[in-house]
Amino acid sequence: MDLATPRGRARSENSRQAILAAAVKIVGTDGYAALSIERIARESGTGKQTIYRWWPTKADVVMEALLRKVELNIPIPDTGTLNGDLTEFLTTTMRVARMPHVPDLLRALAAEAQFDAEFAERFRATFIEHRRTALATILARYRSDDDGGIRSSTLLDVVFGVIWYRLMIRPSADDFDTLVPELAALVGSDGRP
Amino acid sequence: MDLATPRGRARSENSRQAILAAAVKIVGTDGYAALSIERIARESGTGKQTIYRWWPTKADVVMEALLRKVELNIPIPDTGTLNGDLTEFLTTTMRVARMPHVPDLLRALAAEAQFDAEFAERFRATFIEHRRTALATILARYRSDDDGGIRSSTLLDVVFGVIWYRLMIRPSADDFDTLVPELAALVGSDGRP
Amino acid sequence: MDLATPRGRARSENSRQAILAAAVKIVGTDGYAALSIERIARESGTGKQTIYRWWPTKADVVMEALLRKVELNIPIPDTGTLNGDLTEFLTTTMRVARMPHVPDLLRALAAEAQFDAEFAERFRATFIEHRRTALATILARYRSDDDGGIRSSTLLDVVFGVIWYRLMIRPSADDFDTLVPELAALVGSDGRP
Amino acid sequence: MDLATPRGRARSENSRQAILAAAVKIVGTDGYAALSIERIARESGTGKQTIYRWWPTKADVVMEALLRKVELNIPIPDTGTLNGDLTEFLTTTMRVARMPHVPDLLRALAAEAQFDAEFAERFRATFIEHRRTALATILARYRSDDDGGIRSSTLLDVVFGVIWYRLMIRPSADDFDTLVPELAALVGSDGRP
DNA sequence: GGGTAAGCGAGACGGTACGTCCGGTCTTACC
DNA sequence: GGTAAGACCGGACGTACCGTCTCGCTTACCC
Repeated sequence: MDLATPRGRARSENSRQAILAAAVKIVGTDGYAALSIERIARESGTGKQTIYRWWPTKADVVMEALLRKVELNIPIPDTGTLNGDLTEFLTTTMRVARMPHVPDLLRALAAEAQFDAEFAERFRATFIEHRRTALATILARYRSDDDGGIRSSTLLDVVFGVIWYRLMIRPSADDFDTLVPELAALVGSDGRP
Repeated sequence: MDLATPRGRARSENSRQAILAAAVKIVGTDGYAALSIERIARESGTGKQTIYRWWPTKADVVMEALLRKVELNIPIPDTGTLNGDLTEFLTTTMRVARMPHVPDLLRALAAEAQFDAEFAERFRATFIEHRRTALATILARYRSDDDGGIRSSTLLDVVFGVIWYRLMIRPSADDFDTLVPELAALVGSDGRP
Repeated sequence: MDLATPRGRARSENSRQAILAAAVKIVGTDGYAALSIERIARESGTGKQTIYRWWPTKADVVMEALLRKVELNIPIPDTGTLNGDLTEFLTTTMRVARMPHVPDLLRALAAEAQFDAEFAERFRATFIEHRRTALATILARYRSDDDGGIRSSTLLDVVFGVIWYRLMIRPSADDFDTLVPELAALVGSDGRP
Repeated sequence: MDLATPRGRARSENSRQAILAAAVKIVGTDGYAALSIERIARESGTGKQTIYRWWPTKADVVMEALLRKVELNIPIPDTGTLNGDLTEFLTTTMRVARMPHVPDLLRALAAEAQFDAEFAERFRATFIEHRRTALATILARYRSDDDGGIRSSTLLDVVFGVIWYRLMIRPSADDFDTLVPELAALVGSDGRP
């Protein structure tokens, strides 16, 4: 079964790139608050309509730009121990989350999601659930769902909660790296003897 | 020692109330995204200048409105056990955080803080550090700073991280209440036998 | 030789007409002092930006509206005598200047020109010099430049001065029509035997 | 019969002077368009209410300031000839009208009068009719009311019309001084042999 | 290779909100 | 009761963007 062949002029890959590049540049230079569709069009040399044709909101433009920078299909580690898997998972996560521009883009997208429920859904489906599922898989290998009275889903919230908290609520001087063994210890030995 | 006598007409308490009420009403009805200084002025029957005179941004208006609803000066519990103190602290926190409108207002303020660094500072100083200090006081009673390899500051981030995560990133069907004993267990017995 | 092809959506003739009509209506109803760009936009059903895009000030809107009412390209009379030409010129001038709304619009524009030097220049170039040149042409046919010690340019100032004076400074009960033979006599026989 | 002694604090002559001085300074520096009651109050160190208490509009403030500069009670010349009287009257008029700041203030007041009918009445009564009556007195000595088919009132309009025209409509490079003999000739020998 | 359908840059459109200025009024404490 | 100070409601300013629309052009597939 083949889909209908598209008719008319094909989408311009040039414009797509230019739009994503302009969005990243604007956010990097002046911050997400300075981002507007109008300015993306201006600085990318495209028309506003072209942007509206392919992305519903400026946040979606930024999200696509971010997706080009980070690779979501990270293999799930399997070292044989919970602590080992956790450490590897968290190390990888931290490395990605601290790439240039990435923390700012993540913060902006999460903030935008507070104002736009439809974007929030796309944001969650694209970013949040993906990594969450990976960590859930790891946990399921070593613990039952409410080992020690703590559900695995709560542990997932703990892990990602700390990370997002330090991104959005309380940018901390504390080194992100020391967080890895701490979280591994906390989650890897949750109140058990 | 006397302060300078105020000169000119006094600030109108009527207008203040009307502005805060209108802001809450708009956010409650149409969401924070629909909030604008212009609309607050229109619906409160005041002039824009009156708003700008007393609040630097619309987020500050909302923050003051929120402060009227929630009482930040909650006494720090002292039950004699870490688990008891934690349970009481968390129960109180959850109760406040789940009052009508409060979660939405908190989400909006935290989001706005991502776009406006100066507001972020005020938001943190007013909301975040206050409760954080209370919980830090509790923890300091029962544990040294890096008991079991986990710093107290990390535990604080864990506790508040989970809460903010469930507010902003992944509004969860999971009952907030079951979270209290889980967090108490996790933090109250951090990897110790 | 071809001019640059216009790009983008064409200017809306509908909006243009609506804006000019609204401006005339507001001035006619409530006077020029009640005119604002905001109100023109409101009453014409257009956006403010559309007005600002095409006219630098509200006075320019009014001037264009006035230009639609009055025809500036009036043929210069040539009856064979100075007195005849003057009479015809003045009669035509008076007729135009006394059309409905026209005196009020002229007064407002001349007043605005006192506050805005750039508009003053446009106003002069559009309205003042045009008729002045016509009358200068007539005078040049019959008199040398300082016949009887009075320069032609002074005579021009006399003729238009009286008219503007009666419009702006001293709205007079005196009939404008009796002014025509008087000015014709005064200018047509300036101190000569 | 005696008027009631005023009760309470007397009007502050200090404030009056400061207000008039500030108004002149603002108009002189930034032009009449930059004048506002608010700014007069600010720069004169007075309260807005004090200004509103004593002057109905900012134009009236300016008019009072102007009256302090120019002396309206100029004696009517009487040289024995029409031409002599005219020459002296016009010379005096021109001298006053060309004092520093005076032309600008006159233009601004005449312009404001176009927008505010009540001020227009005060402006006319104060400035216009005074000098006009003086010139009318002179003319009445030497000519009947419609000598040569030209009414004296028209001649008055001619004289003042030229002056205002050169002030407001067509600021002319032509020297004002050469205007005096020209007007004297024109008016002093109106079409008579 | 001509017809047709979409995408494209450009830019005008009706709107909404911004943050500021000023108008004219009211209120306060002082003199 | 006048005065300086200054807050109040209202309304306009000129600008920036929103999301839509309309141009004339380009590009690509189709017959």
